Amino acid sequence: MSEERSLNFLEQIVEEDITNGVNGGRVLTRFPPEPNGYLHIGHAKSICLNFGLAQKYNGQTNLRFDDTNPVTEETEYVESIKADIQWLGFQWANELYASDYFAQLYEFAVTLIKKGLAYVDDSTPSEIAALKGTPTEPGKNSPYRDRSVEENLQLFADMKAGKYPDGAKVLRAKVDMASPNMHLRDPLMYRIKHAHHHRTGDAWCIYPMYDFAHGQSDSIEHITHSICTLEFVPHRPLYDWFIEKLEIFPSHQYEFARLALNYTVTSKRKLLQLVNEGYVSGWDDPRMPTLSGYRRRGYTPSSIRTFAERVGVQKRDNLIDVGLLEFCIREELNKSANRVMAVMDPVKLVITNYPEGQTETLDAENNPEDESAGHRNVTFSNTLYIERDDFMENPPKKFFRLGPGLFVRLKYAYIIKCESFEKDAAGNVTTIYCTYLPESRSGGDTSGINVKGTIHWVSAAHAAKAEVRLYDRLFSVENPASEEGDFKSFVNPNSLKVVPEAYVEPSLLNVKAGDRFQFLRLGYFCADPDSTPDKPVFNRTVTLKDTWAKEKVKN
RNA sequence: UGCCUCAUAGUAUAAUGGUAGUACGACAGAUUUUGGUUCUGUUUGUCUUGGUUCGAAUCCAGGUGAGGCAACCA
Repeated sequence: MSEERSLNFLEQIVEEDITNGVNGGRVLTRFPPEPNGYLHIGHAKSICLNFGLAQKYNGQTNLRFDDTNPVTEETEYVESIKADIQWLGFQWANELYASDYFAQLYEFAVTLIKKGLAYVDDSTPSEIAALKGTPTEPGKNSPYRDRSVEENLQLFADMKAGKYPDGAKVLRAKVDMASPNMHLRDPLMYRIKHAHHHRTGDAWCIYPMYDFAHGQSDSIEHITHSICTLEFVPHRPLYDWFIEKLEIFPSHQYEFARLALNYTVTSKRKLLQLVNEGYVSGWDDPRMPTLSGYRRRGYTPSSIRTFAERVGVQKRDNLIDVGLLEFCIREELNKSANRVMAVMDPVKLVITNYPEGQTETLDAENNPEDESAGHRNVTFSNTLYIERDDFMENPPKKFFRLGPGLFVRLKYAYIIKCESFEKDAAGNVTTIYCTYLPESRSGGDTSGINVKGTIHWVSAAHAAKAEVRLYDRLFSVENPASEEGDFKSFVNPNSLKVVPEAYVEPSLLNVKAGDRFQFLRLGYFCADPDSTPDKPVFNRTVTLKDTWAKEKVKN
């Protein structure tokens, strides 16, 4: 008995279409990125939607690059986009390019000219803008609007043949300059750009605009449900107009609200600025909301898919709490990530009644949530490193860690009692002296003592060194895009803290990039490609939930 | 002072004329050799004013608020 999950509005539309036999029940969607940047979390929602919808209704999804503007598009982006989609877990039915259709689109344009529905306009950009009117005032017809079909045909052919410089002429649809919808005021279909295209090279010097490429490409591919974001709602009448006048396959456009995440920007233009101006190390900087950034940060594809599922689909603008994304990755990694011990900010701890030079091997479970993850050995000795935060000279009431006279358990090992400590001239604690209870060993504790706290540790003589990169949100304000002023002035100066020499269990010397762990009590970490055999590098994916940190803030 | 969207707890998202529910968050407690996990409980909501109806979050009308639209970008 599976519980009935309610359908989102797009699923309802698709189910209705299937019920009504529209397109014979066939479902074909498409994901149409422009190859001018890397995919980000907002695209992930769109990908999950388009591919997910098709999967659910036995359909397919095309990957189609919307590459109609040669000056911003590059093959590097094509490759990264393909890699990211596959990493997310989806496979397209066909890899296609709007540029594959340039010849066909040209013919479509000729058809419209012949029908008297398109004309070549010699006006300058500012003249066109001036005649366009405003949202509250109708536009005026261009003086070139009534050229003959023959003249338009010749001029358009000459445009294609390269007889004119960039910007000298455009091809426009003849719709209605007085339309209340600005997009219907004789929209541009083609412009002249003597630019090298990443796929067609120099074959073309005229390129179709989005409005005359996207819908026609959908139609050529017989896309049944063309799903895009809300800003294209006013384009839909034009989308339908072209299809109607061209009498081609009637694809239909549906719009949903794009994903917005707080403390994040999701705009390719803004992300490009962060990259180009050095605010981050690249598109895959683990602080970036790009899929390549999340991947390097340690996010799993399934956690992002789960997130996309949970944020839902609607037509109202939204600002999702980035905490939900963090919940999704914690939820998954809690079940799958092996636990290890690592100390970020070490302070030395000496156990005075444990023989100097003696070691013992302790049994440690790899994952309390997964018995099949097995056990490992950790080496114990009289000199350890513990986390500086786990000791306080004058601890408050509910501090369940180490302080003068306090007991605490060393994870997988013994209960210890703090006997004394030393400080340097600057007042920093340098060494903590403890005694241990031999009968309190984990698994065979007969001491009868109950301690409230358990802390992690590494043996000083056995620990390996690792670099650890601690990330925080990239922006210090909830909605950087809506703030006054340059969004980059809200970049969080503490978004990256590097710990050059953390101490970790020696088993971590053998990690491969992408390996994920829970550093006990600290968070989830992922090995970075910068790792070397003698010095692993870890990125903090996300912290563990920390109720003690919250408690501290309250006091 | 045009056109188009949209409006349900703090944030998202259901309820499709018939008990306003779920997730995340927050708060409280239990469990715990991770202040993690898990479990239990609590809290908070239909923008507004009318109308239709036995009954309205849902349908209708007016208002208010938010977002989008005037790139040779997509």
